[in-house]
Amino acid sequence: MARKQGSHSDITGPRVRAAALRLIAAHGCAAVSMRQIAADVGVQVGALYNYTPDKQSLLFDLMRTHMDELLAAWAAQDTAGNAMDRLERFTQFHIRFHLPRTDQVFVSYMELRNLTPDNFAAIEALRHVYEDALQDILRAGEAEGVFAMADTRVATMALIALLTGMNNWYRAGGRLSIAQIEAIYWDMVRKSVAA
Amino acid sequence: MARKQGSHSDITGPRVRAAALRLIAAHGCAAVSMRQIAADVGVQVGALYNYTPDKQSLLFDLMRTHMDELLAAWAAQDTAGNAMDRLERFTQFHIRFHLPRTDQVFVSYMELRNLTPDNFAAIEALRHVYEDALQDILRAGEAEGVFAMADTRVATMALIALLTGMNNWYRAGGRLSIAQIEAIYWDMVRKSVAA
DNA sequence: GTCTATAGCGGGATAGAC
DNA sequence: GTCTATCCCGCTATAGAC
Repeated sequence: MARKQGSHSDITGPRVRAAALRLIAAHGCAAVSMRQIAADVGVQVGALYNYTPDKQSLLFDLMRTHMDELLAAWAAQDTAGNAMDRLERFTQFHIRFHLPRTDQVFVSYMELRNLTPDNFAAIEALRHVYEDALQDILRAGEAEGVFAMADTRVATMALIALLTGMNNWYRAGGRLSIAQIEAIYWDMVRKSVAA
Repeated sequence: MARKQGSHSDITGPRVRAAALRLIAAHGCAAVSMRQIAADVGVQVGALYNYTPDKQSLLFDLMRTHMDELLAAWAAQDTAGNAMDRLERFTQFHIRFHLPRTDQVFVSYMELRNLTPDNFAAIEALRHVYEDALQDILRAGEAEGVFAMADTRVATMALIALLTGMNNWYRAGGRLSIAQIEAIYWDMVRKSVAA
């Protein structure tokens, strides 16, 4: 795969990000060298710097892209309706979006510590937008009288943790289909906030 | 705090582990140098190697100690009884044990990637013992007819993720007391697996 | 048990040729 | 756009003095 010379800018950029994502998810940002990323792509280390000014920017780019895609996908999915239906849609959306993105989820959570303060604040702001989307649904359900929680904010965090936890055990090709996983989690989510 | 000479072995050992735990939780194992740990303790880097053969062993020691303490504490807490009572005790225990150990929880989860294969297997085995303790309670509740889950194994993982998620937002001195947090989570746990 | 000093290595990032 | 070569730095771990 290694090339000696030549220009391949249109494909190298995405390959750099893909390699960085996979390696950082596997070993952690601080444990992965730019040389390793370059070797995985099949270029020399100097070539990476055509695509990122430094390692920090590369990490931040991966995390911001993930959050942007998450929020855009949810914005396209959320619609009006009663709170129960919206919560079911959120549950299904969260599972379908995150299940095929184990590396992105892992990196976006585990590497927050390695962001500069400014970059950290930017990612946290995007994360809060997503949390607020769920919290709005829960509050609407309380108003409708279909949900009852001892604390809505804690319930929001708890549900996201519950759902995202599936990335700890899910492996593609396992005994459960995506539809089964959705059904299992929806049963728990629905009951946990039931009035 | 820095000392020039002298012997302080009885207190330096715990201080090394405490500094390593705090710094690794804050920045990640790969991002923390032995020099930083030594500086935090107030010794020179060479002195650390009186307490650990290498960095990997230091990390493993932190994680194994945490898991050993967790399993010992739960073994002392679990008693016979009906499944509902046992689940409530588990929920309360999990919260009370983990809330004051944010660094340990963080490290034990985030640094699994940085363990050697043998060390990883050892920690995973201990983690499975804890998961199985909860799963036993859920199965007992199914047999009693008080719990109903679409999938008991997934429910086990989901409940642990739900509960452990509190470490993502809890800060000492916040608006909620430990008793309130226990009540909030117990309400969700109880309902989520209710028959 | 701790110190100082250092070996040996690998890291991020850059310069200039092609 | 990529390569090769390199600068400069910090890392883990060890050796030997006190």
